[in-house]
Amino acid sequence: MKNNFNIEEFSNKLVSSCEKIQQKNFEKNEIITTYIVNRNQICIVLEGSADLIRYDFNGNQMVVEKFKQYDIFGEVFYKINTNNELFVIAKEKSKILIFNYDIFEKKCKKNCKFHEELLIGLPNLVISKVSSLTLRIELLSKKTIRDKLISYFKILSENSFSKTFTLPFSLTNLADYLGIDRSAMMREIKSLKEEGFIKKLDKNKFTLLSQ
Amino acid sequence: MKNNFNIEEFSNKLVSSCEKIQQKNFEKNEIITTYIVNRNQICIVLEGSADLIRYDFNGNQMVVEKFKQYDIFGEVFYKINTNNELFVIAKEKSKILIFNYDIFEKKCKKNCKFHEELLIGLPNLVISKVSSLTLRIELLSKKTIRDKLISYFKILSENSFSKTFTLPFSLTNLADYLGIDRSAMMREIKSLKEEGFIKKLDKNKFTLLSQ
DNA sequence: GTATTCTTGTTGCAATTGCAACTAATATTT
DNA sequence: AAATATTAGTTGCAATTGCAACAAGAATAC
Repeated sequence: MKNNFNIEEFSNKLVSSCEKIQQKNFEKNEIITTYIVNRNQICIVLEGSADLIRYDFNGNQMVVEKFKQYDIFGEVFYKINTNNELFVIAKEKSKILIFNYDIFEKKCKKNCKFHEELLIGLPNLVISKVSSLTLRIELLSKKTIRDKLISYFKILSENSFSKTFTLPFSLTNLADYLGIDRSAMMREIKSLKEEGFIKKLDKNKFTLLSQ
Repeated sequence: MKNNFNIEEFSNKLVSSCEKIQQKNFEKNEIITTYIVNRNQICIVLEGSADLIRYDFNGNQMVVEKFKQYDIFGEVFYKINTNNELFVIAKEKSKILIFNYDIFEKKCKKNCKFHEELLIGLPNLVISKVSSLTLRIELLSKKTIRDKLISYFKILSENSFSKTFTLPFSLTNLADYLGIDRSAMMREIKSLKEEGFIKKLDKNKFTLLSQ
């Protein structure tokens, strides 16, 4: 990216001194926020991870989205008319930056550097979000489990500049990410191994064999 | 949204007078842009529509994303390592706003109102994009065709505040949007009709029957 | 350091789905 | 106004997939 904003540096640098930007810690399983009331809230995961959970009319819950470090979320990004209740739950001890959409318009009283730097950094975070959502859509659109796996493995391989790569999550989460049944996925991974497309080096470390 | 920027008014108001923001017209099937070279380009569809097409190694093409009026796109939003060639093609006579990511940082010489208003309006456009991508991911994640259809129909119904709604595109495009085979989808729509879940009023006009 | 939870791995079976291959009906171009 | 392209609608069939139900290993919590 063009500008030299770095979320990592930014989050290490200081505890928010801005009156418009909160920095909160959450324990595992604590509710970080809900998407029930519209308060134009935006959050950034500085440390830890969280799940966006939907409780539907029957009371069953499902994970709608998973947020990891430096992911941005909030009901601002989820303008979907639905009567379901949505909660964001910390999956582990987490540190979250919470602020309101209006920081785009209103400067804070102190006109602080924290506020200013966040504004500079936000576009990149949102752009990254769009990019990863788009990637996931492409993968979810593939018709077969094999296609999804191979396409995703290729991307991981290209991103790591190597035929060997490590999954960013567990195999169980991979199945959720690709929207497929875990056991069916395991079966397909087995076939891919047997047919010589991939080699499994470790629990979630693979090598793509070209052909 | 909080601020009162309105892309519709904005696009009608004036032809871009800003040296940093181009406004171009394209004929059907013309190439609007490519995602091959990184030039931090951002585009907005003011009129018309366009498809993001991928040409893979075998030469077959597939539609990765579809853009309609007021959608925002550009290679900035597609930081995915892949060797494939990506083109955006006008699907009809279209008017497109084209500018560079650096308008966030650099003001133009004239310090013009066009530039300034665009900057105010951009966040909302991107947020809408995130929202619609997230919705599509939720739908694509559903395991069965029936689930995808019912979930989408419910959203359309809730958005139009009525049990009766019109699809924003053809049935063929609906199948693509939901990542399913069109004939299988038609079969499922037929079952939904027979089982009394929906009523088909017209080519792409349905009523959700509650139960 | 034991218990509990989470993850991986596997399989049979039934259900769902994609594919191919059509026809008919609309739209769009020329 | 005719020709071409796009969309809707169907169906048989084979292949893929989800589901259920396990067992065993690994990681985490207490």
